[in-house]
Amino acid sequence: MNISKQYQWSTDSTVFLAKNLLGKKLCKIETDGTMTSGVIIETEAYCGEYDKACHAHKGKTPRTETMYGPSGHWYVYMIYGMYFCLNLVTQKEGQPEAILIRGLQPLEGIERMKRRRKTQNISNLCSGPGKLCQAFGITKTLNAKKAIPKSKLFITPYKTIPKRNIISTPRIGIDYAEEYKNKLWRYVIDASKVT
DNA sequence: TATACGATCACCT
DNA sequence: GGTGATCGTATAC
Repeated sequence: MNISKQYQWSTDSTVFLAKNLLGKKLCKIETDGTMTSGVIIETEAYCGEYDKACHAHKGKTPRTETMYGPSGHWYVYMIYGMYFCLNLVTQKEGQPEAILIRGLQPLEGIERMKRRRKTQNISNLCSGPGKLCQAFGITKTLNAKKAIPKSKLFITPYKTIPKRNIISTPRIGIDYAEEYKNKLWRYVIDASKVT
């Protein structure tokens, strides 16, 4: 199922889509054909060149090229030399906006996640953007790939989250973003409301 | 070529 | 609460 078609990313705002992504399921088809999956419980919206927290704020560079491409593609980048972050591009070509997926509730493939993360603690498997990429085995090879099953990493509907269960907060780790650091563009749902 | 720093995490006090 | 790991990227020289 192609979620980018289903939800018409290009006609909705990135902030709307960041909230809309909560409760959906991130799925990865592993090389042995089994599935790793989890429910999206935390997202952040990055809203183009004018948004001082967005990587595209400094214009188009080799790193941000994917964000300038069409919606429905993964933007994966390396952070702090050792972790990856997973984003979904949300707007039409030339309009660099994306959603950072910051947290999941693990569903399928939990034993493999434990091996990859080197921990037995389920609440520590996908509770952060770098952690969920490690748990899912997501690296830069997925950058610029389409979010469809053929690419092995995609999104499916799972649960509709009522607005009252969504909390908005400032985004994490962007103190440099001046007036944009206080924008309430981080969205979280209580994991207990997902199941 | 050199340097500073980051949409993080694990581990420490 | 604080700090080190570790390297791609942007920017300065």
